[in-house]
Amino acid sequence: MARWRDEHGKALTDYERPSVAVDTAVLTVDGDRLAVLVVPGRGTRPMLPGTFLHPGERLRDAARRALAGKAGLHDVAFAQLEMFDDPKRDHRGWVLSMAHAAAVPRDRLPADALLVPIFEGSARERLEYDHDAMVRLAVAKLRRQYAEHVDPARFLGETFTVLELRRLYETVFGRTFPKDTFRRHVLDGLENTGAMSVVGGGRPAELFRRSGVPLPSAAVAAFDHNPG
Amino acid sequence: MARWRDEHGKALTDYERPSVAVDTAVLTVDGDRLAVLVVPGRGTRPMLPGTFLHPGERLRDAARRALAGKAGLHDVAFAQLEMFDDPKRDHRGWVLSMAHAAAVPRDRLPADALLVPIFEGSARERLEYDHDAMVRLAVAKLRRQYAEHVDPARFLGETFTVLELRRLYETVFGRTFPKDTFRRHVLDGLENTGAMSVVGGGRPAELFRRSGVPLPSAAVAAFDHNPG
DNA sequence: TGAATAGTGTCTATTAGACATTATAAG
DNA sequence: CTTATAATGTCTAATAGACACTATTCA
Repeated sequence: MARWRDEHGKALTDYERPSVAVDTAVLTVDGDRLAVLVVPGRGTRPMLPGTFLHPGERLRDAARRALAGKAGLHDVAFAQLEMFDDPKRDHRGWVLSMAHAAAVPRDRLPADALLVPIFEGSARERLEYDHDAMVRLAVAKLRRQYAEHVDPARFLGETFTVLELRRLYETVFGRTFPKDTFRRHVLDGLENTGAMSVVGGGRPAELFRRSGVPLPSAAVAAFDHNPG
Repeated sequence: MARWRDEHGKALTDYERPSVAVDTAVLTVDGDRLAVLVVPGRGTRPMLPGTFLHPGERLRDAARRALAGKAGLHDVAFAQLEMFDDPKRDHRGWVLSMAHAAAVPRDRLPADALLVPIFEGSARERLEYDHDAMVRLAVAKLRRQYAEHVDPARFLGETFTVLELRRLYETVFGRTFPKDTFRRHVLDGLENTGAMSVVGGGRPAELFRRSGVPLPSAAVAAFDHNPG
């Protein structure tokens, strides 16, 4: 049983340790709205899926476990957001929670998943605990990622048209983008497949795939900055 | 004594909980070099100041306590970086560590503080544990902050010339900036005091203070992007 | 043919970066 | 005067954003 003294000579006994939890804001694009996956809370407010860290487990594995159990989700990539450490944040006791972000295409979520829409960077509905703040951080992180790379969360399939990509970006950033400027901004991050989209009513659009090349810093600034 | 079950019915007993620590990368500008504050390690490698989280304590308060004790430092602002959670990262047992970043002017550090210079975003010397990675994150965070605001850590005094500010930015970013372009980039974040610097050998420079206005996104891109 | 959508060319205002010029000090 | 540094003006190439035009499909 581990027991030692820290550099001040204070004995660190086991019963003084906090519980460590993880909570995950899973963002998705539902139609033309950004939304966050929630689970029913104990009261009226929904909450983010989460769990306690098991002995020897890594945080991302705990987050993975929580999503597998509560949402039937597998192979999700996580990003750490922030450790929420208010000693009074959980009525059950001293629980630190590491907030995580993930982004998953709608069709990989269960059809009956509970989704709360995002409006102006926040969940439209009040969530349990400090989960509202977690959602805000997750949205900000998603936007930063989308400003730097083309659809890194793969909300779209392997190939897509510039129009589909622009609609996606308008959903993620909650604003519109001019079509010609947008095209020039993202073109560096795209690779033309040669194939054409089969649509009706107009000239067929070129199908692109992600090239993996980061978007130029000018594009990053244009996306991340507010409409104007 | 706290004890409850998580959502899977698994009993969470205290002895299954990790110890939680904080480590802080305190960055400073020492002459014309960026450097990180370290303390002697148990072996040959130095390490970042850190401590274990005390019961009911907040992470930033633990970080504050560690710096007050080990470096006589007070009133330091912290930013969370990342939770390091490899179960094997600490030979003493299961210790999660929340890495923090801080930036403190050299003259607020003890004269005999141990400083390891930063070179190309990393400590020039190998540090204990995973503290090298923490330093890299801290440097990246500092640069992001400096790209967005004028000297937010106040390495310079209340007033300064554009030349002093440029020298500071060259130190923080480890690259040079053209003097006229730099001036135009930062001018939005400055307020002219009307006073002049008293120097010898040339036209006196105007003294500015921070205006608090964020730098334009074009400037952010110019700073954050690599030399070119 | 017209309607609809995709892709590109052009124009203008802005601006980064390079360079030159003027301004103000000391010796 | 010369020398040194600060501040600003000018020029050029790049480009964001607006707008228009051309291209390719379907009805």
